[in-house]
Amino acid sequence: MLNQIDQVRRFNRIVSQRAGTLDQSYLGQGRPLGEARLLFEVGHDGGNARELRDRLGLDSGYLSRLLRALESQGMITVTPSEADRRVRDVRLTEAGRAQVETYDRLSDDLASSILAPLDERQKLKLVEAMAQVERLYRAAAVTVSAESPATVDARGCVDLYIRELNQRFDTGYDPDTAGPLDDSEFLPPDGVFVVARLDGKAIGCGGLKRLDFETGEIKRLWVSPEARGLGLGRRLLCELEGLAQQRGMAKVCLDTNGTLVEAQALYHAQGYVEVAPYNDNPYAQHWFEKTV
Amino acid sequence: MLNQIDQVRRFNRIVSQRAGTLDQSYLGQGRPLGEARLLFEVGHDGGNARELRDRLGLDSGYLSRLLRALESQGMITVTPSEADRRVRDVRLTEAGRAQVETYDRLSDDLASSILAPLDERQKLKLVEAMAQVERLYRAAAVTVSAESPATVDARGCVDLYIRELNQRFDTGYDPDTAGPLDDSEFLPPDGVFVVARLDGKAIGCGGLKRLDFETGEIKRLWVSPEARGLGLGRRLLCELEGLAQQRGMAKVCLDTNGTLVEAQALYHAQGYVEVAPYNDNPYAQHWFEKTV
DNA sequence: AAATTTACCTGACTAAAGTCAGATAATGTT
DNA sequence: AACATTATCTGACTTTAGTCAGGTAAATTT
Repeated sequence: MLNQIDQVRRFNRIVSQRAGTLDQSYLGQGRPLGEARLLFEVGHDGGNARELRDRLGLDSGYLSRLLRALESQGMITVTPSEADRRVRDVRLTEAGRAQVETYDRLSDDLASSILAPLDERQKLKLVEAMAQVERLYRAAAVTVSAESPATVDARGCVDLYIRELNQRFDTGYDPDTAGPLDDSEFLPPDGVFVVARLDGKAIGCGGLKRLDFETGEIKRLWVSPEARGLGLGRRLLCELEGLAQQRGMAKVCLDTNGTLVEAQALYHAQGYVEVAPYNDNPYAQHWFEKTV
Repeated sequence: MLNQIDQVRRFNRIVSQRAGTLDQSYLGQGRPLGEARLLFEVGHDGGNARELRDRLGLDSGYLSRLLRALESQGMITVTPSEADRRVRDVRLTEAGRAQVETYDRLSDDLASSILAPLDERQKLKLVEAMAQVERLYRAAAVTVSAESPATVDARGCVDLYIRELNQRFDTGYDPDTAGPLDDSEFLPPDGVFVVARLDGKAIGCGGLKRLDFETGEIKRLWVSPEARGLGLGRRLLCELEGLAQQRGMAKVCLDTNGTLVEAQALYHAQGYVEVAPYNDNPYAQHWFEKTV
């Protein structure tokens, strides 16, 4: 364990040395880092002052000044928004676009300079390892928290979940047939609903409801397609099992459709065993159970 | 190729976001980042003012002030060096050591916080990928340059090379028996000597000398044990082949001892074919040749 | 219509970071 | 011994980054 931490620290150190080089090549462009970062941000995701302020975490006064500096340099235009004339839309000028392209080229050059001394096999390996680190950093940045199934994010997840089932099931999927959509099942003290988020965006969910004194049922376990492969399904499942245990439940059960093969693989891997049907959900073809 | 560069850029972006977190946790310690970085550097690799200045890339006046600030806080002592009373040795005080330990703990915490949300398999994978990235970053940071075989670094490499042969050969190794140690063979225009460096330290070498009009011979190809596994042997070999080509040589040859199995594997992989003995080197058991 | 909130701007700050032109003392070179 | 070089220090800057307390105008709520 200590070795792992040491490795992470060494990694952080070496990698931020390199990242420092990047910053310095920005600075070399005769523009302070703050301005350069703002310009870069405007160039890539655009938006209004408010959004930029949030994304970069800047003080409103500071941002205002930076915007005016870039405006007087002819890099951006700042105009009141059509929809709400309090908010200011920020757009690149032609010159600004050229500048952002220069930054992009610098960034490319830095990337190339890292790859250049390596032979083909090494390049492939490095890029593969980088992708792996990136993926797992993303996985580590996911937060899972309990909240009401009625929040906007929770509803959004459930909607996407239903839409996906409808696409994947041979018969389509009508939530009403499966039983009444009753959010209150997932409310404390007996139930709970968890939402997974990455950078503030909801990317997965799961609900636990009480079937009887010693049994919980897990439902609506879903991970957004863009977040798959991060081990998030497993994490949500474990989280819900833990919450079931907290509620004094001795076992949890769940049902699933035959088309959801990856879900069934997950249940098996996590120690669930197939049991006889415990409900008459018309969409269910397999029923699982696990002692927690 | 473009995809590789994009991956490197995405990696840089995500990883430096994380590194930013590290900086901020330093800042939280009531000490400006510059001072904190300096203190950290003194704590881990110590040294005199000059070395610190080089490592951190600071202006001499700026460093001087930082040192005095830390001195007045009782974190470090700054004393003239015994050897050269112009240079100032910098050492941690007891309080300084405690402070550095606090930073270390923060750094550990950050590393843990990255690992914490992951399951065991993911942790292993992440640490493995980090080690891979680190290794290949080191490989990419190696520079290879031609220089006289008489420089301190070149001689140092050759000495280590000879010592290693002496250890590994069943018969031991006496350089004089193998032929006179004549540096001038490796001097332009006919010959050349290259030294590989990582962070300024010589970690490998190789020499090319002319045997006849169309033939070069590669000798003293060596990679420091600490730098093995970075593909450096291959890189040095390719470099020397290129230099042979520049000198109008049509082929290069080399000899080797049977105990150097990894060297022979390298020669085979790089397209060398075994040929009849072209010299009477008593230590040589295999002779190779390659058209360049 | 009045009160409140929101989005941004302005002026007046401070601290940190970094630069530059000498000055000083020890060391090396001729 | 004279001169040049090196390692560091000092004072006098500038720039960058960031904060804070109001202010204005548009939009929203009551």
